[in-house]
Amino acid sequence: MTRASPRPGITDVARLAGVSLSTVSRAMNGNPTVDPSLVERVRAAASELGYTANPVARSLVLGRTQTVAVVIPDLANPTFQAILRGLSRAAAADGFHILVADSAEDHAEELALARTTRLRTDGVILCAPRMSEEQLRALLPELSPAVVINRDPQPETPVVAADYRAGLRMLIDHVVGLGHRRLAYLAGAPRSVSNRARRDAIAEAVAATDGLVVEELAAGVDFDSGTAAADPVLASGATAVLAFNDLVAMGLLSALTARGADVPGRISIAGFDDIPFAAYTTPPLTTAAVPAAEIGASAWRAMHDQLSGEAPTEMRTFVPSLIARGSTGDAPE
Amino acid sequence: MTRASPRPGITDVARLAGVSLSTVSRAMNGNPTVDPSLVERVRAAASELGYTANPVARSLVLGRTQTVAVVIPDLANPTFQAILRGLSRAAAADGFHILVADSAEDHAEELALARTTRLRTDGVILCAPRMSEEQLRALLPELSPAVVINRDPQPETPVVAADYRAGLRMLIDHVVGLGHRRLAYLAGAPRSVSNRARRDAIAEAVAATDGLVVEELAAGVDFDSGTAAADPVLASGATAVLAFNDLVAMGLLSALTARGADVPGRISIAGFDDIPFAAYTTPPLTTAAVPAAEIGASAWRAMHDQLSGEAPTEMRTFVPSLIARGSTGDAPE
DNA sequence: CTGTTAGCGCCTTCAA
DNA sequence: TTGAAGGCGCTAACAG
Repeated sequence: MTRASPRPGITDVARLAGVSLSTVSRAMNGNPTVDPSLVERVRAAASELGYTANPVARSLVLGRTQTVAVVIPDLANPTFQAILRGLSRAAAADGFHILVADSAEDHAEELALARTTRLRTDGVILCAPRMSEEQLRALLPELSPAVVINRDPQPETPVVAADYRAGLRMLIDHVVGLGHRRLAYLAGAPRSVSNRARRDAIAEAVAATDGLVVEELAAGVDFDSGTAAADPVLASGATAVLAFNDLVAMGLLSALTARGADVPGRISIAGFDDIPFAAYTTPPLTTAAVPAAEIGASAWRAMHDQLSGEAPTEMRTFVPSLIARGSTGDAPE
Repeated sequence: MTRASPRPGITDVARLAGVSLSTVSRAMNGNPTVDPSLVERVRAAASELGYTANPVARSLVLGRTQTVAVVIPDLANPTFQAILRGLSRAAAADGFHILVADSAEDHAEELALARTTRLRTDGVILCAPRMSEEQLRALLPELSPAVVINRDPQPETPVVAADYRAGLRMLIDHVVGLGHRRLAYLAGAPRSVSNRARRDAIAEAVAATDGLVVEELAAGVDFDSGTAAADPVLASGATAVLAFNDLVAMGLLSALTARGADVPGRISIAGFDDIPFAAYTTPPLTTAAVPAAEIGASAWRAMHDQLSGEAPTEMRTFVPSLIARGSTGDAPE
């Protein structure tokens, strides 16, 4: 062994098997028009040399990479992590690879990453894209095939989403059923689709419920936004709070507890998503469970359908389920 | 527009700019040996056509993909998520892409994934590989360049790891300082390196501390393993428990609380890792903080060094820091 | 400084 | 059924 051996190529196998390289190619790809005895010889030669076709070369000639890109706003967000996990496992089961790109909540990066990663993959899945509707609409055709998670329906592009409107409505009905009439809603990204869906749910509920008042307070999407909202919440006089998501709810819960406010005695708190630790706060968090891993798997299916030339489903919606736990209770009289 | 326009190629740009394709290639790659005026013309033509070099073709000819693979045992594990995040951001900053592969704790899959993904990337980073030391040793040369996270030092391959021995030692000293002498250790994967490191710490502490007794109880690595350990822990008579990690600690805490056992009044609990929610359990969890995102970033650096032909650091160790919170308290007399 | 000519490793018509 | 030849889109000698 004087020289490092460069990985064996199809030519090496052909020589060893005593056939042409086209035969090797055909044999390795299971092309039925090859004499079984030759297939055998080729396989033997290939395994003797430890030959595996170079995927990059195949990608170039075949025009597909067996890889799809997933662009995520924040890898630290438990919900996105779960989506990625569901997605990645489903894709792996179909023999595909996943290129992850974390845009770190940067709109411009998000757009750039979608474009860049598309060049080395067969399609891109945009997870809860933060970009504007116009940008998204303009981008999607150039990305095709694409799948979008958690946005409004798009022309020509499958969208997989949780029904935030329905979920929040369940939560509202839940606290209303407990006697609450003065609620506070801790809003996330104001322009986001899911924020709008939540507002719709609120408007709907207010219209349907006598005496129901919901005050909207600006907050954010993470734990710290929740802690920062503690004082405004206390000042609002609300007896129940609908947080944008579990992270915000947990932050609020933590800050409220630190201030000695009784939850749910004095004030009830509801989150959204049902992230892994929502069940273990004190008290455990009432929330609307979003099946994040399933959404990821479903997004993969929508992508796979497109890659297979099948008609993709236009829109797949997941209705969250109400998880009533200890952080919500009867309204104080 | 009668036909879909296939992405413009380097030839199209060459024609439009009125130069040869090698000039386009050179101009686009910033090769200084090109007349500035031509560079200008090429750039103009390229942007007019919306030309971007096909990365797959470049990969084939250059022999590099600007992508590295990261193989992870479980995408649902908060620590691995944090490592991935740190890694991904650091790699992105250097213009590299990340291929993620979740082995779902399957040893065989892990090995296969490492090999497979290596073919389409420039190197692979093995995160806390579950495979045996022999398998790992045999695999690494074939993966080169590779980086390993959380394993013993390897020949020729950089390893980035948290110092579990030191971390657990701090935790033990902490509870010993609180007066505890009868401890229980909830072990994770028995053969794992980090489990062995923890045992070393225990042996060390026992040798150094009069009257210290540590009983090892088999548990696991997730939340449920913790809840399942509640009865054995109670039966052991230990006054303080060292859980394999925060997940296990939280499961135990949850189960103990459900049984009405006072924590830390009757029994103290310490976790390991300091995952995002460790601070928000009731009581908040005492733990050893592992800088997971930094470990990820450091692993990227080790990979990048190898890809740049620089001498890689053989081993980088991160010492966890003790985070004393409410789940540990004075030993009952 | 620029153009021409070979490939990178593989798949796939096209003939035989 | 098999082999020969021509690309996939780009880069890198090698001349001019």
